Amino acid sequence: MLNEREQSILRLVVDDYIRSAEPVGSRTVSKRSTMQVSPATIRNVMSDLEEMGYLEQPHTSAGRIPSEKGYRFYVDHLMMPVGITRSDVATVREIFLQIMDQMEQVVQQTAQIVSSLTNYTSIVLGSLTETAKLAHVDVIPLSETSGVALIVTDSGHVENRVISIPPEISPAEVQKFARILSDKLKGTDMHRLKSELFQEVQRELTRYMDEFSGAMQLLNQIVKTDGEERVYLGGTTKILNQPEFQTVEKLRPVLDLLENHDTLFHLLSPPDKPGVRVQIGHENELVEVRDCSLITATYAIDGRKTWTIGVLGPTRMEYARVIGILNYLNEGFSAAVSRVVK
Amino acid sequence: MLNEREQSILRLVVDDYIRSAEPVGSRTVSKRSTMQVSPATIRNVMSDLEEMGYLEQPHTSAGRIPSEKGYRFYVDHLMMPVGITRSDVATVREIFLQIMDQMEQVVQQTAQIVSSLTNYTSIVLGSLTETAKLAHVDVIPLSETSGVALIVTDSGHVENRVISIPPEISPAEVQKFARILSDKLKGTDMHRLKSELFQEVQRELTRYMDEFSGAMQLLNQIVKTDGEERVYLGGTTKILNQPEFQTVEKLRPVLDLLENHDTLFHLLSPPDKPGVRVQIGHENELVEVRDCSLITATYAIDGRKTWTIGVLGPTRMEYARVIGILNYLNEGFSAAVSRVVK
DNA sequence: GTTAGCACTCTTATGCAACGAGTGCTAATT
DNA sequence: AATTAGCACTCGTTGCATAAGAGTGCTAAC
Repeated sequence: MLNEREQSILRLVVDDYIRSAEPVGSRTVSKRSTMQVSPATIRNVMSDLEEMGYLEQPHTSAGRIPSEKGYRFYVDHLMMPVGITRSDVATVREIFLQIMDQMEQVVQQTAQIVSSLTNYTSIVLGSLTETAKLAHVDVIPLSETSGVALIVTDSGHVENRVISIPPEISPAEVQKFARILSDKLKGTDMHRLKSELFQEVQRELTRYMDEFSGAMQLLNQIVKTDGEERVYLGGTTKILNQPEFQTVEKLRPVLDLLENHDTLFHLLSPPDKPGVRVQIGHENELVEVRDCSLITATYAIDGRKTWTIGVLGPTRMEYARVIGILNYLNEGFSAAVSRVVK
Repeated sequence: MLNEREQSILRLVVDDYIRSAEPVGSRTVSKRSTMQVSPATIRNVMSDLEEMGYLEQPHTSAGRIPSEKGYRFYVDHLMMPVGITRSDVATVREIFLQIMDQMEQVVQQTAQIVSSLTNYTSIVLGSLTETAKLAHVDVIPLSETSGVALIVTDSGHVENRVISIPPEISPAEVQKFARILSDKLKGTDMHRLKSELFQEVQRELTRYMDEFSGAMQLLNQIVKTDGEERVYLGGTTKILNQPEFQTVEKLRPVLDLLENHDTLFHLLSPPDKPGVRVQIGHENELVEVRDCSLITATYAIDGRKTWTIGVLGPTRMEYARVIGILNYLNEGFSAAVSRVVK
């Protein structure tokens, strides 16, 4: 374990490097430190810290930079989540106070807010139908052979898709079918719906309308509406501000990743328990983000839905500040979401 | 006007520069040309072309590169839209042949296809409700004070939003109200709906249910669902492959632009008449894309909806190839869309 | 245990020369 | 009159050596 002075110096190095993105030398630390110690002493300590793996040297005569282990120690023991500033509060208030009358808008807006507060790229993932219940099923006929199938959940989420109607079924019958389905299934958990729907509904189906051979196919189409989870991005180009991403080779993997929503989804999804999680460099399995750190906060709202907000930046990231913001945001976010949901 | 040889040489320069991204020298042109002329002759002609503004010199002793005027002449007179290859056709077929059962998927997929065929960033804009007609209005109650308002157009597009229901109105009454609205307004043009709805519906409203003071407010909320136009992107990171965008300063304006969907929408929207339009460098008013060219193709489908596909690349763009692809795509795209709509 | 001093290392910046690609001009050729 | 060969000239690029600067590691002194 690190002693007092070692911790203090490690903290100074990490802070300074986060600010400047330049290797930190012993003289700088000596000047910044409140303890009155000479650069030479600092050098000895820094040498120890390097030996223990908390610091690294880009080359023999440069200053030190934090290793991933160093960042990890900093995040776990040294930093204090920074409270957000008065103006940050104002920004959040302002945006959340607008009536956001649609779930999607809340999520999208949140991505923007987080990105503009942190100056990093943000990724917001809403598990839209995780534990939502079915509220309504309907089919709106458009022509003799097509219609729009609608599934509304009790959280206000709507899924729709154009379906083709088998020629042996009339649009009116389809609507009747939808109505029965709606009454029967109202209140069912969405994920239960997906898993158990087939046996159950098939039985009902044959009871009410055994003449519809093509109906199962239709039903199948409706349920394929699988409450896809969506990923929202904010501030994609913030990464361009970071000195470590000034070359295209560094940039490409990150930008490619941001374009691939499936991978992003996978990246953000795991955490079961709510709270803030910090992944530094290689702690994340994705090679694309080996030079990045990812801070994710997962919020449970109403104890039912979970939301995950991710902030992606260089390993040299303002951990304290970002975590402070994510902590604060929890409140405003929950309020906005439950206002919409309720 | 340029004579035969000048045109031929201009074409060679543009072709070669598009391929190599390097200034083209007289010797190169001489070798590539079918005419048997010496580099010196070529130099004279290139010098003339430069004087006329079709070519430029980055510095005194480099080869020539096309000016925007040069690209313009090339696009207007010299190039032949390149037919797409057998494998391109296969790609398009394969993707369009999958059942794309939702409008949005068609558009999104198209963006991907265009980008992967052209190797440039693509922007697809669907004027979703341009001339669509209202097919159905509904309100699904979620609780005593909230519900989901749905508007379905005859093209199968669905708009939804969570609305709050005034306390003096019961959910059942809201549904009744929605049903009346739906019957009354079915078949109305969406844009007419927006502009004329208020006078007309207000009259109906008071006739059927003058007790609802808060109903207008509700209606207002529903109609605010304004069939927003969406922009879809494909291959955002393709721009990273271009040698002229290897520095962050060059990259930033373009990536920023791609993130700003409103501006993108504005960028693509103008053309009234269908067909392919080429904007080279400063021909576009947006400073962000002063180093880019934009090729847009606008398709009218069923004579009702219009779609715009844009391809964004460096001014040194494979105009002939991209235009060829966009021409071909028109067919597959129209077919896929009308299959969904019908 | 701490500090001062100094040699050493490594990176970055700078200047300079050599090189090469390509032009422009002139004179010769067709 | 148009074309071409030849040649001097320009300008950017590359390679290399040198200088400067930042920072370390080590030793000896405090």
